[in-house]
Amino acid sequence: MERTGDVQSVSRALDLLTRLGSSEEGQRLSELARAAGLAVSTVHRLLTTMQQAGFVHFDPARSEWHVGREAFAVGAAYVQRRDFVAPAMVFLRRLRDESRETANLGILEDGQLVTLAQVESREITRAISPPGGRVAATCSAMGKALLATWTDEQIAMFCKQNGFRKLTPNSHRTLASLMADIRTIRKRGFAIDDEEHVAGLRCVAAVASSPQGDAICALSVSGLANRLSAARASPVAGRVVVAAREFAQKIGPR
Amino acid sequence: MERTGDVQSVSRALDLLTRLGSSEEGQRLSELARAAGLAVSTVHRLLTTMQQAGFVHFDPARSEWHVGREAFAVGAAYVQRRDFVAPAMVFLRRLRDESRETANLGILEDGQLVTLAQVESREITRAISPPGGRVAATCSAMGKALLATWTDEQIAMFCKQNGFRKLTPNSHRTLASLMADIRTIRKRGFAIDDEEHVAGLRCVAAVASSPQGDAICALSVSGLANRLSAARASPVAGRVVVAAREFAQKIGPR
DNA sequence: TTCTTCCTTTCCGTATGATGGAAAAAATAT
DNA sequence: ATATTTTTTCCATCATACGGAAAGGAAGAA
Repeated sequence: MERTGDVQSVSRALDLLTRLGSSEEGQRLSELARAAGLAVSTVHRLLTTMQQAGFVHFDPARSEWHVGREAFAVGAAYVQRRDFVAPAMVFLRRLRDESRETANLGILEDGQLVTLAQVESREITRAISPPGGRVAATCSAMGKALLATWTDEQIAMFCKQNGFRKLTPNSHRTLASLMADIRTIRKRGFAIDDEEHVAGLRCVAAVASSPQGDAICALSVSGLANRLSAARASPVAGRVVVAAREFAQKIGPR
Repeated sequence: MERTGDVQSVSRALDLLTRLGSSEEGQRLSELARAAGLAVSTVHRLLTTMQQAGFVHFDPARSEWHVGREAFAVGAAYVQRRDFVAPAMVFLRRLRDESRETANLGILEDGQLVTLAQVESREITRAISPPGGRVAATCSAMGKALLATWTDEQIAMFCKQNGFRKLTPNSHRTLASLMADIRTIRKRGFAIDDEEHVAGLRCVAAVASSPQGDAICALSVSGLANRLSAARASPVAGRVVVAAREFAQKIGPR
């Protein structure tokens, strides 16, 4: 534990919640305690407290703990606040059907790209960045597309503060290389993540802007690089650009 | 505070999270403290702790606190665990379009009906029971439809334990009246909530069952009673029954 | 400007309440 | 039936969460 002004029990409880949320299966008490490095009695007390509040749920039959109803209800508020998510779904679905790949919607929050919604490919794939997931903006097609709407000074400032995450050999690692990419993005109207986030994964993205010109969010299509080849990327990008423009028109005049 | 074995700070933190989740707007620190009945310094410490974990987010420009990204990510896990939610959406949408009313999907959890997904009517209406919301099973069409798949003994036991919530004058208040309703539901294959949950609201529901015959979830259509009249309820119910059956077939053979 | 007022953030001494070990109870395996 | 593992309860200790108070900011009025 660091010497922060944090409330220990709350940090621990949220850590448990996150662990429950990131594993598909339910978790047993003792596993959880071992994984979190806490005493079983402590974990038990924290879990039952969260159970009272409905944030976790205990399945007595299997004696497993799950994420609870209230966590879902609270989390839903995060998306409901962004009233563009619901109307975007139809465009994401169309992109998925046109490309047979996974379609995503994301925004920048605190310099990271957060995936807000996703319509998964029907082919076999696990979601790399599930809803709620986040990535360094410079390693993401949606992130770069949104950054490209900023001024050069803002981008430079941002990079100075956040640096560059080198998630793969292809990730940008200098401001110069990023800015060259940004200029291309501005010129052609869409961004490409060419295995810059995860090796083997390619992604094309375009932003949807309000009539006033403010970027609202980004739409993207992502897929395995050998399926979403460099050759296929361009036509798919065209689809993404069109979808983003139509979506922007739909939500523009409200 | 009661004399439970609860962890005070965690209960308080989750209470704050819930408050943030249930108000559309962001909340200021001092409002939150006043509403929760806690000292500002305490609330501030709890919020910054949750901020570290990404569960709440602070907007410095407006100095307002919001539900954070991680809460969304964890909540999403709740739905992802129920892998029938995504494939149900297309059926909910169809029901909405056929009926021009709101379509819902729900399950029973701990004896309460939890709404997991919803496709809202395009007419002006606010959702009475939003996703994540819960209702006493005996006051809900989906709840009664799911209860009807239980044995009479199980239902009697359930009612003995949970009693009857009398939310409106029409709510069931005796086992006899509920069981009469249950028998009708089993016979005709769908349930009706005739202003038993909220006055002025009618709802028709049917269950979707696995090939093994286990009830998985319920689908429903809900609307204002004067629009979803008694006369209209029957044909709409037919649609719901068909949608539930087709949905069950779709998810059955995986 | 300078003086309000209101709100946020930090600090600190106190005693509350969270902690983990251990024992009891329950479930599961042998 | 016995052994083993896991869950739940209890309790004495002291770490830590608490709230009052003061400092630090922001926004407006005079």
